[in-house]
Amino acid sequence: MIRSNCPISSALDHVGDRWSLLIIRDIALMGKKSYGELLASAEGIATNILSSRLNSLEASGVLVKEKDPTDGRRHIYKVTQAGKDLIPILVDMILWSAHHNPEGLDIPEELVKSAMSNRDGLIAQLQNSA
Amino acid sequence: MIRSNCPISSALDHVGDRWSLLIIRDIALMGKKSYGELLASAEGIATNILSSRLNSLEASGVLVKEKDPTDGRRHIYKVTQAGKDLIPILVDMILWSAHHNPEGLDIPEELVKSAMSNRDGLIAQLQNSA
DNA sequence: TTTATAGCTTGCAATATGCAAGTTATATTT
DNA sequence: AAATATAACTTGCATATTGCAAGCTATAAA
Repeated sequence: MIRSNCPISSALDHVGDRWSLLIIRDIALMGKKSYGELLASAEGIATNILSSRLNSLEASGVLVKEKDPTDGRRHIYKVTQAGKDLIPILVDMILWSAHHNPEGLDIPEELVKSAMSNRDGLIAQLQNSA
Repeated sequence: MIRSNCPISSALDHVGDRWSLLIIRDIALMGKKSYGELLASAEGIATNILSSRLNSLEASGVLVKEKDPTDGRRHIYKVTQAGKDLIPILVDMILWSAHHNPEGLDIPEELVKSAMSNRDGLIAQLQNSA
């Protein structure tokens, strides 16, 4: 599964598919916690793919799965520090889309302004609330 | 092909597969210019996938294809400004791998230091030489 | 004018994804 | 306690994407 010893290639081996970073977005930025909430994302991930990605992201160490103490059926997914450290990539993607493909997208203007004027502060804020 | 109007999802619709960002890396950071040079990357992309990705990246506006004036058989691929603006994502991936999965990877230490102490300067430098 | 090189395209097998249905464990309602 | 509902999966199968090998076309070099 490892393709080379390039750090970019390695990062892509962990999160370089069409779904992993959307799952990280939903947990780290959107505050989602459970399988059911993740399943309800606007992009419409299939159940088997969600299950498969949650397992591989856990194996990669970017998220952890815990039992929900208030409901034994439910699990709680949390990003680890490695998961929070993917947030800069997500912020860069928001900025890239805002600059180069903004048509038809929902991009909070204040988020873009904040990212451009004080990127480090925004990232720290997002990482602390994740 | 568009999955939602989230800017992160949109960016992933353009470059969120296992190969596109490696092609951008090779052109923007490694100085590769031709199909043959790209084909020779350490990750071993297949010819049909390389061809398909070059077309979709051109359609996305992150690179352009020109005829090589010195050899009529050869084409020259260049990143556009939109392509150069993906470099921050690549730098973030290098940093993420350096922090969380450095084992067995080839990561120039000075690059990591530079990215940590003066990220904006490093990115500007990489974008200017791309 | 033959041979080599660059950049593809095509065919087919292998792998990954998407959708629907089924399964298990726990919780809630009656 | 029994029946129903919910959460989180797993499985089977159809479709789509990828990987590999071979072939093709245009240009260049010998």
